[in-house]
Amino acid sequence: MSANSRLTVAVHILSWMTLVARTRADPVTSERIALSVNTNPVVIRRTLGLMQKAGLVRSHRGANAGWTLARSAGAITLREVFAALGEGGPFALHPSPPNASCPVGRGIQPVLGRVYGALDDLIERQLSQTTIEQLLDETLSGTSEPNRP
Amino acid sequence: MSANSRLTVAVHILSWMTLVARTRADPVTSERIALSVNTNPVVIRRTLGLMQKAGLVRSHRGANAGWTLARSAGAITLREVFAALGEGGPFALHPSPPNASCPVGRGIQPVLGRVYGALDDLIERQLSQTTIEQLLDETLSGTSEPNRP
DNA sequence: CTTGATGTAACAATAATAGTTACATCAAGG
DNA sequence: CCTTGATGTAACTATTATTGTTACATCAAG
Repeated sequence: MSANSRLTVAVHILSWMTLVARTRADPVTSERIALSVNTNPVVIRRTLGLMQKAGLVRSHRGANAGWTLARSAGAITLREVFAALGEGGPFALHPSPPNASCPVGRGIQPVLGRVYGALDDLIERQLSQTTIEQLLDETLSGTSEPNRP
Repeated sequence: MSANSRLTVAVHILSWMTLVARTRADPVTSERIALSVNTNPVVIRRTLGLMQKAGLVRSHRGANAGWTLARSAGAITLREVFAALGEGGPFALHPSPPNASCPVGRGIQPVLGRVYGALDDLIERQLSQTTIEQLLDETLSGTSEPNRP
């Protein structure tokens, strides 16, 4: 599909910040995060900027600058992370509008729009089942256990 | 997201073929389908080729050539159409592998893989709820005037 | 005032998407 | 057997999305 890796990167960022925050409360820099994610710090800052607008993280400037979580990791669901990125759903309608003088071309878009909307709802509902904290704990345990108590 | 329109085009193709088949059993050409979808016939043939491999449609060559449904539209779900296109899920893992010397970088991919896998299952389950026939009937009920297909 | 990091803009490289041209291939029907 | 019209694909283009990169103004603590 058209899959991009932005949710992956965003979740990785928050998970790493959570892990670090368990031993130190200091802000972490985009450069250090980038070392774990293995990408450029600007990519990290772009994503952090979106998550800051969504109220998930805070930036700090001046000396000892960097980023901190705005909430506990147990209170951040993947749904909120996904929403912070401002992405649309996985399916698009026609690249150029279909033929309006055909009953199918005229009527199919609203119908497909509803189908795709239901899918988006479903995706959001599923993403809301997992928090960053759960995901980090699973990551650290290295086991294959399913999530959710 | 990088949403593409292939499922939309595929569903449009099958819906249009179903509508036409209600009055004539003859094969329809990619060129005629392209007029309704408003794109190039080759785009239509590419998608039809994938759906033929999946057993959803049949191609006919020689004189009076074209395409026909391989099954009744009530027996084709959106899930099968989607599967025929051979697309992956909406979310990708890291573009370049994360830092393996970090606990998060080392462990997050399998965990995210399971999260994304659960989403793919959910999407498939939802798509399996709708048939081409249902979708066409909804499409036609939304349009008022009958017109040439 | 120095310092180190944020916040953005601008650009580059790569890949995906959709559209297009061209043509060999096929099979029905004259 | 030859004409015909459409399939089936390869190859190419144009456009856009994605990711990565460079550069630099801005900020606030010390």
